[in-house]
Amino acid sequence: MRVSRLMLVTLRDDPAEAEIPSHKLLLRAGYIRRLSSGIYAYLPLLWRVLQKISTIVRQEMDATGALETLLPQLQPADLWERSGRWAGYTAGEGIMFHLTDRQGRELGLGPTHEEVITTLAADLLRSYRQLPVNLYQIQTKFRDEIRPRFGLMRGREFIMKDAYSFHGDEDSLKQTYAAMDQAYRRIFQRCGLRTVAVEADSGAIGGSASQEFMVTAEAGEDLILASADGRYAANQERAVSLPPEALPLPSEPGAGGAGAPLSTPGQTTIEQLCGAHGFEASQLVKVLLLLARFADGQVQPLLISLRGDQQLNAVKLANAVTARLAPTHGALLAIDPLTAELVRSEKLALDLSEIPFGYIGPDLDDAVLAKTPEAMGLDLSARPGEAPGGVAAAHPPSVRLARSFLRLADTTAADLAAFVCGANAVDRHRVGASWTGLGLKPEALDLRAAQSGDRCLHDPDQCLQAARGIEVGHIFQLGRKYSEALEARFTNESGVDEALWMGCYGIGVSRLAQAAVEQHHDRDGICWPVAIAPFEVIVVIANTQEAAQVELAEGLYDELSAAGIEVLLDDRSERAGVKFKDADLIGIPWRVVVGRGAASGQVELVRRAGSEKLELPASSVCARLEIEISRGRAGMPAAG
RNA sequence: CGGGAUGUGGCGCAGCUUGGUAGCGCACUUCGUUCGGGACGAAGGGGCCGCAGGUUCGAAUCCUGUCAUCCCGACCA
Repeated sequence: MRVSRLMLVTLRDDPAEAEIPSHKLLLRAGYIRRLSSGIYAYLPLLWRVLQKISTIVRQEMDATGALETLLPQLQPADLWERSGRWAGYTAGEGIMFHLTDRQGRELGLGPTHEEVITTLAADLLRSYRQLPVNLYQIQTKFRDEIRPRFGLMRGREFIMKDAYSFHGDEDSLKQTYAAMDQAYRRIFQRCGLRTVAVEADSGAIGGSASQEFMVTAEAGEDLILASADGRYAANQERAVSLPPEALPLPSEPGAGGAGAPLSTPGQTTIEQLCGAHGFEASQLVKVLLLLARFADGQVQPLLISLRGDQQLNAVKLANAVTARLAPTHGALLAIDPLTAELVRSEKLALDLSEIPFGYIGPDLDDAVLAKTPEAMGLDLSARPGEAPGGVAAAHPPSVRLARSFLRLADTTAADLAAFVCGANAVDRHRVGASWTGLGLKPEALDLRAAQSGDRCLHDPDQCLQAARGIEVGHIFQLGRKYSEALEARFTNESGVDEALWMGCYGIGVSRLAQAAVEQHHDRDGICWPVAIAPFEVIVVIANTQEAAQVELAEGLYDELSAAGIEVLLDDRSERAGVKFKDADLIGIPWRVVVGRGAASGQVELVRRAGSEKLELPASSVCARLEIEISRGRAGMPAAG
């Protein structure tokens, strides 16, 4: 391909819309254009990159015996209602674009394909003899992200490889899961990426075991916690660790353990309490009041106790709440802090004015939830779930507010023998309280956020270290959640029907391309790994007015092309400097400069990712590059 | 959705405070000189100043509304 025919438009200045290096570079180098927030055109150069990534993904998936397929993107709502995900994916902060067809039927634009594939499996898979099966596709996904960001990193339309496996038993699922783990490692290695595999939360997809593959980069949206010995790595959402030891209170719980009263005027924060009375944060129990909302309209107040020095992990909390209440109330839609503003916006019959925020203890009486705001003159006839204008939403849930707290305590708080906590009265705390003394038997579970510096569970001598990562792949063991909901069953060896075991495996193809740029760039531009570069070599004619240069370069271009090397010829009548700058910016791994030495058959070979330049006869360039590029295509670093 | 910022030729920006008929750099076109790290000179083309309404003799500039984009949180490949 000739650069003069490439529609190459490069920019000198960073576009104002881009924040992180990879986004700026993809825009500047002419790889992408934004059409709307989170919606991008993949220009010809990027399309070549995406095709190369796809090819690697296909080769590695096919090698495991997976079958490529292509599934519908328009998906009927009833499919999602059967799996129980329609409400969660469309209402509230749901991410599914949805629409109504001319018959009045609702459809969703596929954000993921569990429902479709499971329906197909239910139709096609009847016998254990057909199992296991692993189906995959590479196609555009649609997600109405709450906040699209950073170009291709979080788009509303993006390219994904998703795979779904079906099994007769859990062992078979685990085997395929392990095979996918290995395939993913090969895929990322071949793409030239440094990745780390981390334990992950399985989120809205559901299921048990799950692992994410992170491209380590400063701009990553995820926080990774890993031990130095490499034996433990997890997304912070999921990470577990040993908490720092609590400092025991000097005085053991007093009679009854209800705690001695302490006057704490205006001291509503941990810092203020510790500052005023010399406590350690680990001697305190802090209480968070939250509100969980469910698909069926249930609104459940939560009372969460944490040790004063610990932070809440919202994902762990959401999982705990889902496990307890989703079976009766459907999908958990949101958990928000219980504030007057929320009560107002949700039009809840709740009066918070009696709750002593800043002085709450774990034993806060459920009676505070009984107060209705009649005195406040609120109009309670209006219900959430109705669209503005009085038009009823498709499935208006009638809001029901639970009048007692779901009380959960993090283990670090539950383990305290004696602690300081709020006295449920303004300007009052209590010292030396105990759980039994307060008449509570809290449900203790892990709700705390692991932090950098925490000791590891597998080896207390190891500490967790933090790094940022871009999630490019995620594999899950789904179990039988979807097959049971959608009745995907098969007949086993004993002639008995049972639900299929499932796994699912995703790679963000377009995100991977940008992550590669994030990891491989310098101040002059992109430095693509050879395996996914849009072209492998660029031949630059330093001066197109010199016939000798043109002739030599054209010959080289033909020779390299004939050798199966993907080569660009910069034949533009620009000055050499412009062409060098552009070659650096677009990041072609190898550059051959045909310039002053052309008359004597000498050219210059430059590796983009390095600084070394090599003068050599044009006649030996092709052989040399064939060696280098075959290494690069395999994902190996250059020989140098 | 809440909080913050910004909308002026393709890109980056100034002009707005104190209203007076739109400007700079890059890019683009033509000519000339240059020609190995984003050249120089000359000439030229291109702008509903996001959109709508208002104030005014007069609005890019002041007021109101609205839309879009970006950043910080919930979402996730």
